[in-house]
Amino acid sequence: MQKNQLYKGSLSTIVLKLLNDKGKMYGYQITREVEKITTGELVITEGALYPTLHKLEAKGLLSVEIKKVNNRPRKYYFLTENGKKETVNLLNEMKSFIQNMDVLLNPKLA
Amino acid sequence: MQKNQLYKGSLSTIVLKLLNDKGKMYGYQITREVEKITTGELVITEGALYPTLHKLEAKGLLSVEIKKVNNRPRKYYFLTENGKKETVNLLNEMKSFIQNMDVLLNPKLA
DNA sequence: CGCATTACCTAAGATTCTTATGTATGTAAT
DNA sequence: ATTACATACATAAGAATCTTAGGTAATGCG
Repeated sequence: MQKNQLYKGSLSTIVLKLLNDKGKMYGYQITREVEKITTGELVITEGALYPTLHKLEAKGLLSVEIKKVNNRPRKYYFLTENGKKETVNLLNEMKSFIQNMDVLLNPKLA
Repeated sequence: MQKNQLYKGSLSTIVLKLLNDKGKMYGYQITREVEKITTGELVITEGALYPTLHKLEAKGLLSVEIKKVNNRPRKYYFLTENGKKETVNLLNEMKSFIQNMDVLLNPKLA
């Protein structure tokens, strides 16, 4: 989702957390929201997002609700119960990752 | 380097930053040091590390110095000038990544 | 002597992403 | 009316990074 390889692996966490907070969103809306929140620093490509949404749905973490808006279908995604649990897990893993990066990259010069 | 996909993409940054601080290290030593610093939370596999060291060397970011210790060869790696510059860049990218994760995952509920 | 540790290495496969497309509708501008 | 951009979905080939599973070889300990 950028030239930056660091974002690799973080997309599911971002999507699940957004849905956790907003209730339900559709794919295109997620890309807009992430750009807005990060002031354009993180751009999620559709080639990354849609397969991820399908994967999360296949895993039973998301459910879908199709609505027709302006004569076009929108697929609204929302968390299942398992999705809510997994969101907590992934947020904890992210916290752990950032803490480990902190001790590695900002060592207390003993 | 774990079950956790989040670490994907961070290995080069970790290696360069370690070499930046310690001056020079050899591969096996890097794996020990990272485990020690993270109290065993992050284990760098050799299948990930050695190809990364070779890649960084091929890019001109690292140089090698082979020393024989206990009748066995050790390859000590150290930063080139370009390696020092790239370390700064990668640390800045990591900082930016963590900041973006912060605004995405810990929203100030407006 | 056998087994763990040290110390290097590679290769097949998995996962996640980029890049490049494709389809289709709505809307604003020329 | 046609061009162009935004909306909204989707897939597929290839790149990048890792895991898993090996391989080689010397040292050290019980």
